[in-house]
Amino acid sequence: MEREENTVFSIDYKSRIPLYQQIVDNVEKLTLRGILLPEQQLPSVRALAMELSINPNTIAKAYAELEARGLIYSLPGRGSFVSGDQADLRNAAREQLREQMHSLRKEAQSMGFSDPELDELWQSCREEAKA
Amino acid sequence: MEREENTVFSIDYKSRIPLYQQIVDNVEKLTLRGILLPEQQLPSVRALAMELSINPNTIAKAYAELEARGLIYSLPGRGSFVSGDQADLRNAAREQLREQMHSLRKEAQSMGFSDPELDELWQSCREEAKA
DNA sequence: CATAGTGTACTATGCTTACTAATACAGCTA
DNA sequence: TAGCTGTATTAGTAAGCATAGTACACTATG
Repeated sequence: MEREENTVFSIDYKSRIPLYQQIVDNVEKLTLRGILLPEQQLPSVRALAMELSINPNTIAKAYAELEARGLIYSLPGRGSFVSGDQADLRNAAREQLREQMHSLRKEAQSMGFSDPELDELWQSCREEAKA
Repeated sequence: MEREENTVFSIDYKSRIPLYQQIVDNVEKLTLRGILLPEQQLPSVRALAMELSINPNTIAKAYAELEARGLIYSLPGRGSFVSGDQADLRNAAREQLREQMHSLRKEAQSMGFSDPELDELWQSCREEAKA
């Protein structure tokens, strides 16, 4: 009489965000926050599919993207596991954030906003984002 | 022998960005930078469609979105014109930027990044975005 | 009044892409 | 052998984009 409550994953079936993307985001955040530890085995494609009541292919697609990003690695016949170096994962995420900030700045500049103006906006978001 | 070079618009037909979206972006930047002035008349739906060799419906869709955002207003039988208050347009753009910054911060926080860490990243983008 | 130009609305079609599903295949391990 | 893994292939569904054609109502011009 086991209760498999592996549900650390929060999925919104009514969201416009694709299911596989939500899986990816979940795993990414869980690894970066240290909830999922290096070398830890992830739920199998079929098991997680059953648990979340979605198609195994959707999980497989999510795992494939996670593997492409280097966050996990998969061994056919064995399973899928969190990648080893947590510091590397964090650095990769940092670079990704930098890219997004860079794009935002560049677009803002093309609209004629100055650097000090943007910095002020950035700071004004600081307290607001606590919620 | 007139040469109608109204082409302040830069359109990339091979881009994945929808044509109508490129029109919107063009008008937005041109108004915010003061190239297009308040009350100035925009090229007609059909004229711009001819000039850019795209369908009039695509231009109409772009103008409709621009009107919904309040950047322009259209008078059936007259034409389409840049909205009056440039300061308002700029403030609207500012708020939109704030929204994007807010989202970025919130997502970064959910990945376990601290405020000082994010500020440092933000500053590091400052010189990089000059190009 | 007639004409031409304006924005707008509507339907239909082709095309591409993204997402999800169904099925089958191949490897590992007890 | 049996049952679990990940993976590959194919197909169906939906949505977005652009085009085309047609029609309507309004406005300015002559």
